[in-house]
Amino acid sequence: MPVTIKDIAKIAGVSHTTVSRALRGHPGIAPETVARIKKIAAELGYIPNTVARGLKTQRSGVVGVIVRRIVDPFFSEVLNGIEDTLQAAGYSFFLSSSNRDPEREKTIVRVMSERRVDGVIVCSSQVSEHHRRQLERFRVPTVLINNQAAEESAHSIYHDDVYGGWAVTHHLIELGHKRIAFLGNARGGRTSEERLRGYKQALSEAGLPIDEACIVSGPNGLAEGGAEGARRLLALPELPTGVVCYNDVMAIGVMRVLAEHGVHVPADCSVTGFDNIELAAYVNPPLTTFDQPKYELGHQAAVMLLRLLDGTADSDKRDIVVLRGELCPRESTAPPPENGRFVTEG
Amino acid sequence: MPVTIKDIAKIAGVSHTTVSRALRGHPGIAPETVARIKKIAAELGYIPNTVARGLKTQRSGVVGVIVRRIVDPFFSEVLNGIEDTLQAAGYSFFLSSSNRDPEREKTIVRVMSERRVDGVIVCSSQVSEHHRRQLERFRVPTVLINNQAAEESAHSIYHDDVYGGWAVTHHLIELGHKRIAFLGNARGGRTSEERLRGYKQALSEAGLPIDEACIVSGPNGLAEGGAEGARRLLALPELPTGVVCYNDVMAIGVMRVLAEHGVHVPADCSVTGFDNIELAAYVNPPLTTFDQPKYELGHQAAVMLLRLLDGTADSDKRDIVVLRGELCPRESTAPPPENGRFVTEG
DNA sequence: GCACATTATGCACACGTGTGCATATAGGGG
DNA sequence: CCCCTATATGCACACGTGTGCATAATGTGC
Repeated sequence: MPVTIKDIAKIAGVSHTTVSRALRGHPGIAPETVARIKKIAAELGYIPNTVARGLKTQRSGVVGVIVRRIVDPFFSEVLNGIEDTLQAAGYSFFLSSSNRDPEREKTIVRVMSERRVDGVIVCSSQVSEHHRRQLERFRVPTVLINNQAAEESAHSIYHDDVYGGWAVTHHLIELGHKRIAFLGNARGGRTSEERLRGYKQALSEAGLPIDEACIVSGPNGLAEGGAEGARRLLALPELPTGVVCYNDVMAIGVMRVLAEHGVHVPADCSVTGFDNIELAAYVNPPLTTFDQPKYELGHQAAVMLLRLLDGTADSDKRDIVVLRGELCPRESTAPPPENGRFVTEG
Repeated sequence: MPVTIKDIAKIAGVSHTTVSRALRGHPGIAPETVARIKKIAAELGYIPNTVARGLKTQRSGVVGVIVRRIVDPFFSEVLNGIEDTLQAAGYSFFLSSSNRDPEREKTIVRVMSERRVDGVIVCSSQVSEHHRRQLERFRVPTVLINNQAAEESAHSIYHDDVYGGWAVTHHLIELGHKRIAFLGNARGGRTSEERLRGYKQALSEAGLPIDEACIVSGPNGLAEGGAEGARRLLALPELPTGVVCYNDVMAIGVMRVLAEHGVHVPADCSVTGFDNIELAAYVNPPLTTFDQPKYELGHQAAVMLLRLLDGTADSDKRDIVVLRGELCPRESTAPPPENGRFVTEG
């Protein structure tokens, strides 16, 4: 029912070819003809059909964004960076969340292929090698953000988690802490491992022992997972004076459980987060964390994909970008308690 | 370059018409032919081109989702409900955020039209009447979630904010509070106004006076906006014993500023939020709030749109759904301090 | 053995746009 | 006045799929 270039052509008394060229700014059309056609198009409220154009040009102008979980303050900000950049370049995007469900992941890749997306950005989701290859078979350029095996992929972008883990741990050490726990995310994969590596590195550098009992994991990266991790720490004979958490949300869960057990943060125990989500500065106490360049991460991923799409970058040439965030000290960390440590009930 | 039904037709020795029918389950094709064609399709790794199909069938199978801000814990959960429902129905969606920028909003509506989305869901974003009408001109069914003027639109779904505002206020009153502040969101529009109405209603019912000095606004719905609002309350000669906040994020901002001024929550002052975001249960103290059916909101909006798309529902018939959440009491509220109130510095 | 119904398949066009090539028109130089 | 070039426009086909109608093949009843 909508207006097509043929409708315009009929009124203007020209062929639809001329209309197409006039509207697309093709050279070789008389200026007055162009003006006339544009006027008619405007009057009719013509809106070009990108779908039809895409069919002919073999480019949809759409990219797919796959994420593990939509409700995630870290990812939201990354997505924000992706969106701004893609929109400025005239691209739209499909958003899909895999929710760690392999079946759903399979569906997503299939649908994206069927809809002929020009490219894909996979964020923090371990899309299996199998599906990655399927996308490659369709020559769909893919950029991975913070994925599980960054090294294997030609185009990926991630943050320096080893450094981040080192930075927060080093911060606690400088404050005088000697017994520092690490609370990982059992489902965090590579990210969690690398933060742990940074943690160990900082301890080693400072000549502090690595106590495996102080390295625990929460079942997931949510507040609830942090709470569970905190309970494990409270079960230790002696509570560490500092806890390095996998992310801010878990840290907030940790602080909750500590508060419930009468442990004061930071007086009795310091807590650090990771990511610097919007709320980190506002929780009680404000969270010392590692500020990740979240928006930038999304922005750069989008830029990288756009380069692949317009041919500026070579699909076969490896391109791995590592961004480094920075420590963001706030009030959830302080020197350890002077007279001994907090004695747990257990 | 990808495999088309013509490629399959050539190999199978039939016309592309037969292939199309065989794959789509059209009746009148010999079962053995269907089997043979499906086998070849599978071997070649054929993936149907939804774009081409959409061109012919005039249905893209894509809907547009417009939101004000991506980084918003409330909206994330709504989006989650939308996504699950749309995906189960075989639809994909474009996500766009307007960021309150009229220019950007204009672009979004244009792009969605150009891409021929089958429908649009507008969430918490006051897409202007002008643009709404443009969508209507294209006969694009539109469902509005929690919009500014729900009454004017034929299809919308929102939550009962008057009741919510009443519920949290009533909760404070029952605890014994007599001087309760309301912290609105200057950019919250209708939503903020209705929560305020519920607040006033609860006070009136209890025979409590409405003190305009206790009704303030933050400049936005973020933690920072809440913080700013809290400073305004602290500037009052006497701090109210309870604060009803526009949403959870603002409430967290409020608690931050109160803590900085030595005001204990809930001992000196009770604070309530709104929405029940994931972190609400984990902040310190855990936030008493009004639990909104966020996922359900998104789910129902998607269902409503799907009904319009498959013709089950009539586009011209008004359909307005109101969901009602429920009070979610936690530890940020308690009876008011016994001996007088907290005296501010100012 | 012939008319007819039934089944299986193909032809040709359509969806809205883009593009290589041919063609029509105009202008200029000799 | 003719040839050549430059300019402006149209024709016809393409992109990948779906569909009404025609047609071929097969079976059925008499």
